[in-house]
Amino acid sequence: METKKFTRVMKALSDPNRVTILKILARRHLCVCELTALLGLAQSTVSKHLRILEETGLVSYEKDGSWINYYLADGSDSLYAATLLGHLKTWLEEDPRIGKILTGLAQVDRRRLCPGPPLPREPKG
Amino acid sequence: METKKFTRVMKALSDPNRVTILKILARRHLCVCELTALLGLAQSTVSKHLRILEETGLVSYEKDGSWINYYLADGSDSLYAATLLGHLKTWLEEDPRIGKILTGLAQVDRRRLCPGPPLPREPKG
DNA sequence: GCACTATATCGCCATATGGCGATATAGCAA
DNA sequence: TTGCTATATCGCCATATGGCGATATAGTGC
Repeated sequence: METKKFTRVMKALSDPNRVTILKILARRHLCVCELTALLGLAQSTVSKHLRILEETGLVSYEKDGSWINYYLADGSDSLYAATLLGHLKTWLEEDPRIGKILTGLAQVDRRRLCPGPPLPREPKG
Repeated sequence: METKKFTRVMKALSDPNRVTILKILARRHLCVCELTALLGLAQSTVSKHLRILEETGLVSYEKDGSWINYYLADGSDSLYAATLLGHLKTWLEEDPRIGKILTGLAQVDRRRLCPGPPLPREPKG
């Protein structure tokens, strides 16, 4: 049923936080903890959103050690996802809420937020 | 907030029955009772869907006596609505469920379904 | 006015959704 | 293995959504 695929993409795009995630990922690839910090949501909530975006072909991910980097999908999975991702390149560029979050993007650093597996500890002292 | 406008359009498009209504109205303008018959839903349900589509700039309506004809909006209210309506001209043309409903479109006749205000009664006999 | 019809709105119910904290899973380092 | 961290999943709750029947509203014709 084609309609099902279409409506699922639309539903994925009907939540402001999920749209915000897409606008963030358009700037750069981020791990979950970075997205969590930027959005101010619980980690479990962000994870749930990412799963929905991934299932609808809007984002993909790549494991990098114990991090998982998310990024915008190339659209090969879904014409609908690809088309809307294309529009989102220009849409919502002026939205104040998203703009404010994107401002924080430069300062977000996973090594500070979630330094990964036990850091090679600074030699003590 | 731009995002709100965008997500509302997406949400409006995230229900299969609403999408079906748009695909029907792309073929011709219909009154509520015709849509109700085609969709097999309660009249109150169809009315609710139409309100959502209208509020998001996807459809417009025009009173015609006691009927209300609905049709696809021209898109001047919303870039998002206009763009998606454009895509829907070609998307979902192959969907079997919608196709089946569109088949019934030729037979739908408001004079049979909802003949309007008391018909100028056939001269009895 | 009255009778009738088309549509909109209201009240309710079952289910879906988005949020959270708690817990399970997976990966890295030692 | 053990210990720590990043992410995913689970269970729960409050709210939103889509469905319906009942009722209110608006329009026509007499």
